[in-house]
Amino acid sequence: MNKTIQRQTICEELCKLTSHPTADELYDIVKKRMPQISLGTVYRNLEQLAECGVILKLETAGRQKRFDGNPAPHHHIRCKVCGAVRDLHHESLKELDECIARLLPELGANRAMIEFEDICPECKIDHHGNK
Amino acid sequence: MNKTIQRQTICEELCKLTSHPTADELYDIVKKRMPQISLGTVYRNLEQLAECGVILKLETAGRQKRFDGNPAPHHHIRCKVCGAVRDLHHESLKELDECIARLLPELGANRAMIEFEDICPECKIDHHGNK
DNA sequence: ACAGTAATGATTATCATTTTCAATAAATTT
DNA sequence: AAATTTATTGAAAATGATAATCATTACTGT
Repeated sequence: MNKTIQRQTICEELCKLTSHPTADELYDIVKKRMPQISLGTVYRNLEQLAECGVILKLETAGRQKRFDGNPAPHHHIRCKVCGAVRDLHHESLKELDECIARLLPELGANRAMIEFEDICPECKIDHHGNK
Repeated sequence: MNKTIQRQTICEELCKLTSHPTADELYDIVKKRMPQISLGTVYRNLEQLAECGVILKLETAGRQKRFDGNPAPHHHIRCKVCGAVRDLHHESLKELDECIARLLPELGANRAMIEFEDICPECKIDHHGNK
């Protein structure tokens, strides 16, 4: 994998964010620094970076894919209204990880994908009047 | 929700299967009984039937959606090569369900989606020589 | 600096799904 | 049962996210 300015920039901008942007959201951000970059390049690079484990691809729940600059395994929660994804940091999740680790060999599975779902604070407000 | 022959047929054919077909797979099957049915009708009805809980919509993992005629909550495992989905029936999964039930309120989440992943027997064979 | 490989930007293609809309069918009212 | 209202259909086109193409440009190792 060659070093290119666009790959570097995409990676940098993603790592600045904790918002788990979609490819097109990140495209808009990167365009501010590189107005000539193309959407295809962003897709390609996100795919490659995820492939080699530098970033995380979040592709659950029949929605647009999102990307996470933090490749360390951790859990996510997605708002079922707006689709936004947030990181989960909670002691009790260790229990879950252990449970799954035990389960995988029993099921003959390679891995498990888990995604928690809620309605995020912003969307809850919008539901009750505002909008 | 009105009673229509197409809705009835779609539902019946889905319930005959344990293969969790995609909308277009089920379309091909239903077309044998109703050659004039349109793909849009299949999509629409699957969506509605899932909405009101008669069937299950499986929309994880950035792939085509699949549908399950059995609406009772149960776990699935998806082949990462061909995308086929099978039901999981395993005692130890109870433990997982309990763990998640405990976790949800702690996380302020409404629900969790879990999907196990493997390479199915058919695809394993294909990998080693054949095809 | 050069040859070979990989990546880019721009565009077009793909694929699953959704929407549109006039025609038809089901349900409800009279 | 006829009339009216409402929902659903088939066929087609539209959408939206992503992937593929391809000529041009940028890296990389020698």
